[in-house]
Amino acid sequence: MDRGSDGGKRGRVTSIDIAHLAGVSQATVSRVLRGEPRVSQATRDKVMAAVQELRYTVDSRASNLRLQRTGTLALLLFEDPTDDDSHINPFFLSMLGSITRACARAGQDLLVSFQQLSDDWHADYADSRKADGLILLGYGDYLAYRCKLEKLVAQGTRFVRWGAVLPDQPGLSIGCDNFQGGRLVGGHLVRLGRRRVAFLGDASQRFPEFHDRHRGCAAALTEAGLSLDPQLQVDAHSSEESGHAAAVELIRRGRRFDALFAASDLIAVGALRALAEHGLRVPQDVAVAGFDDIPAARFSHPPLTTVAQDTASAGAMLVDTVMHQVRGEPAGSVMLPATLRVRQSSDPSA
Amino acid sequence: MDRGSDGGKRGRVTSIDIAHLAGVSQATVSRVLRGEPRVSQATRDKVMAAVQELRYTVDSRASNLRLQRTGTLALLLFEDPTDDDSHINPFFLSMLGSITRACARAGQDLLVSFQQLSDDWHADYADSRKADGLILLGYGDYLAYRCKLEKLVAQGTRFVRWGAVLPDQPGLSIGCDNFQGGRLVGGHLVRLGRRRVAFLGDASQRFPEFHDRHRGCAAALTEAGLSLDPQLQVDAHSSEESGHAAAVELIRRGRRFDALFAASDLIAVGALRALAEHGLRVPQDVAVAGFDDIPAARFSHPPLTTVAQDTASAGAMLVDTVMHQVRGEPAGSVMLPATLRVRQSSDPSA
DNA sequence: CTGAAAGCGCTTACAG
DNA sequence: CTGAAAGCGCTTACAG
Repeated sequence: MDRGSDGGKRGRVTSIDIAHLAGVSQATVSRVLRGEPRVSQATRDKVMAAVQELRYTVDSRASNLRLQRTGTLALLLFEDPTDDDSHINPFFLSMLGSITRACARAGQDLLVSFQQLSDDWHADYADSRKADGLILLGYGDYLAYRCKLEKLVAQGTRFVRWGAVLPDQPGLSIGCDNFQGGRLVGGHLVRLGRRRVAFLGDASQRFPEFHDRHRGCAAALTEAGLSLDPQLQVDAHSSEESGHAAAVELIRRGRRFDALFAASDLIAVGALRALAEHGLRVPQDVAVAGFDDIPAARFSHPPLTTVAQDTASAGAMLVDTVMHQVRGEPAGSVMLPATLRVRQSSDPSA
Repeated sequence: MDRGSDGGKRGRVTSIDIAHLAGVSQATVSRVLRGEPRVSQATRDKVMAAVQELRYTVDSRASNLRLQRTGTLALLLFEDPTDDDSHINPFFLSMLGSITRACARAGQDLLVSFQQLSDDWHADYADSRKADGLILLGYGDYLAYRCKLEKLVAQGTRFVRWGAVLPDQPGLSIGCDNFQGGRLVGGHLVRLGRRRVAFLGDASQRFPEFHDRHRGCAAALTEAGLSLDPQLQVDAHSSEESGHAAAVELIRRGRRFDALFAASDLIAVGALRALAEHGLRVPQDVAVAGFDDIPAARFSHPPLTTVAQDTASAGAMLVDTVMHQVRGEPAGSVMLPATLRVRQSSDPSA
């Protein structure tokens, strides 16, 4: 094969080449490619023919540099430092798919990066102008990164966060209606005749999502004249190991319980293992429910009752929300509905 | 808060601002930032002080434009069109984490995109010069995309693929030693006294990874004077549903089997469900093994014996390999070792 | 309707 | 050791 169309040099065809071939100025090439209306049809045709012939496509870096924007969004996935490097919460990974697709639809590139809670997010992305806006994803100690959010706001960074929608938070959030989700679980357990519901997860303000799920569940119990026994609550963060440890601690306390609501599926899956090890049958002895509907929830034994968040719309909403901010349009926080998915860990007839 | 340091405008501080503040030319600012040796220490200090004060960071788009490169790598995740939109193979997601980290270490940005097998990968990324190199990730019909790989090679695109390392393939691959992995499983099953091993997965040349795993398992059996019964092989692609259907088909055939090797964990998890539905006990009646060691493998019932691929080094190798190509350095395909992880689906004492 | 020219923020020969 | 200048590939007032 001889030099051929590529001439040995990489990515070489520019708007100037097109201009030469079409016999117009480079400016005109740019105009037809951008779709400016006041270009004659004849010129337009000539240019497009040349574009086809040379398989030209505009260099988005140059275009963006000129336009003073980046044309890309950055997704910062941050995690608890306690988590193992290789074990990203599967829920976030499914969000990633949805966000990627939404970006493609919006004509934005997506830069993905895994952050430590300790990093300086703004410096990394906005300052070096690699992205017009940030999408923040991850559970973590809210108190610890709230100040980061405030800093981002103060710096004028455009961003949106996936997580609990709180009244006084800095910046915008898209999140699942965790309270409603918790309430669905609570109502479900009550309807099954369960009376003593344990809760696994840090229900403090530091984890607003868990906090809301806990509150929702408590509300459902209260409506039924019951209540969540604080003795049946054990802290856990979102991992299988932590869930296992929490369930072991719960059993150790020796207080009776006939249902267990785990703040996340990962916690639930760990709890399931602990219950089995202690000879407790699910759902006969203990009905179990989680939250997130990760893929593994369908494969656990027994399949896990859980609350599904609408990840498909979540991705689209996140991208829309940052883009609105980037374009200076008004935007607000949004709460997405949660859906109960009943499986055999709570209801044998499911 | 008044205009303060940001002046209301976004990302405004440039090397010119630094030059003014430091009392040098803009060229000099660039020099110290790039670490050119022949700049006096005094100048260097002045510039760095200004950089600190204005919290300046170089605009990588402009830098890259000037340097005729992009400073970013693109990860193309492609999937079987048959797969549901939202269910990305968890194995690839764990690779994503590893690749992201490797990119960060290499100072490269990572553009992530989910592709259909039908898209024109080169046009999307290399032509529009959004990336210096491509990382291809995904199982799919090898025959269907082999021609795409050839096209990429012909176009001079730098890329590396995760997958089977084949002798005559276009371009470079990093992959797990699937043959060895299959052999480890085969040897393990033989040692457990299993004689009639079923295989779930498309073992044709169209899926080289599965093909090699199948061959490896067959080799181990042959060494023990046994063989893989073709009647006990059922096609399946990598999903829980497909694995379930394949196992049902296997059982329907009515041919005895005491072990089952699934070409991937997703298939294995589906098979586990089918076996349970048909009253077959694991591992007593059937020992089961998968491949990939996805997170769900630890949570399945019983926990799944499987083959772990070294995803951590895989990410680094993939990034290193494209970067070598980008810099015009020699690079080759690499096969990574596979590790057997014995769990209770094959060995109750595990 | 179209061209010549300036400029987005950098890097690097070319002089000195 | 450092500055003035050209240029990476675009977009868009400004003229005509």
